[in-house]
Amino acid sequence: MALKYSKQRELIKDFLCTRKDHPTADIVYTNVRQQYPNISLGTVYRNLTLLSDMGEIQRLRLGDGVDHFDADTSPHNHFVCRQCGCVLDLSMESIDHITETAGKNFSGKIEGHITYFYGICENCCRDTLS
Amino acid sequence: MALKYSKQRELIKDFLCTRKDHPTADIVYTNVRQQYPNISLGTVYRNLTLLSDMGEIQRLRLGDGVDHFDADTSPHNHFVCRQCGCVLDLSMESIDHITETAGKNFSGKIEGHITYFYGICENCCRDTLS
DNA sequence: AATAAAACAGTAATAATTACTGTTTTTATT
DNA sequence: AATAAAAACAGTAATTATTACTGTTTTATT
Repeated sequence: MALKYSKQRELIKDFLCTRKDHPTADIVYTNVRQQYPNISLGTVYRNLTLLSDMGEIQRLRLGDGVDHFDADTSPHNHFVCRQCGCVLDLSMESIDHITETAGKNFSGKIEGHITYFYGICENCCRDTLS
Repeated sequence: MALKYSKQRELIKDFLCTRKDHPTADIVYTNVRQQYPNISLGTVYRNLTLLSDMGEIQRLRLGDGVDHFDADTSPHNHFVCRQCGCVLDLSMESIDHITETAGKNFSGKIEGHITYFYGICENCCRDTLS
């Protein structure tokens, strides 16, 4: 049960900290493999799950069928571009009041919400014009 | 290109209209098969996609790795029970103003949001007490 | 009735993820 | 420092949801 150190886990966490684009397990795998060539994909999945269970990283399910991971665990919202699929952090005021809105006519216990926004990112807006 | 009638599609739509629990493709398949024993799973998937592309039904991605389907296409929000996994409709005031909130400091174009709420449903609340 | 398009059943393929197995690493204890 | 148990690993196999393919059947139009 007790956690033991592993170089692989450290490299996974370190890599994730350098990125703001919310990479998938596979992208973590191909990148960490540059520094540590025989790391296995299973190890990447296991450690991403472990790190997110410990609350050191965040797992994002954005409806595209692939899990994304984020080293930034502070509360913030995400935007997904409908065109290029990129995932961006949004800097916006909290919308957590919607949890209360939802609870008004509900008999169970609402604990929270999952929200993400979609649309066209700045780059894709530009590309469409030209 | 033109749509042609199919008994299978009719049965899928009809079944979905009888249900308020947001079934998955597999549940649609096993149920419709009671009335139409040799319908194939591929047909169910194809028609669910077709119906949702036409806007006759709604596809829900709730982060549990399986798509759910809803014959109710009117705008409403969903609740997912963390314990039993059930999916319920919420009757609540609109929260679509969060799209504007998100757009305030954002350079791209925000078109909408995907939101669902999670917690413990009424039934599971009761079960936990006893 | 003839025909072209669409849909079908059944099966194979894909993609993301998890599970399994025998080996290696870590860490606490002698 | 040597030992030993627990944890983690690499590599592979299995699982699950979904999509793609193929030859046949159904629909709807001439």
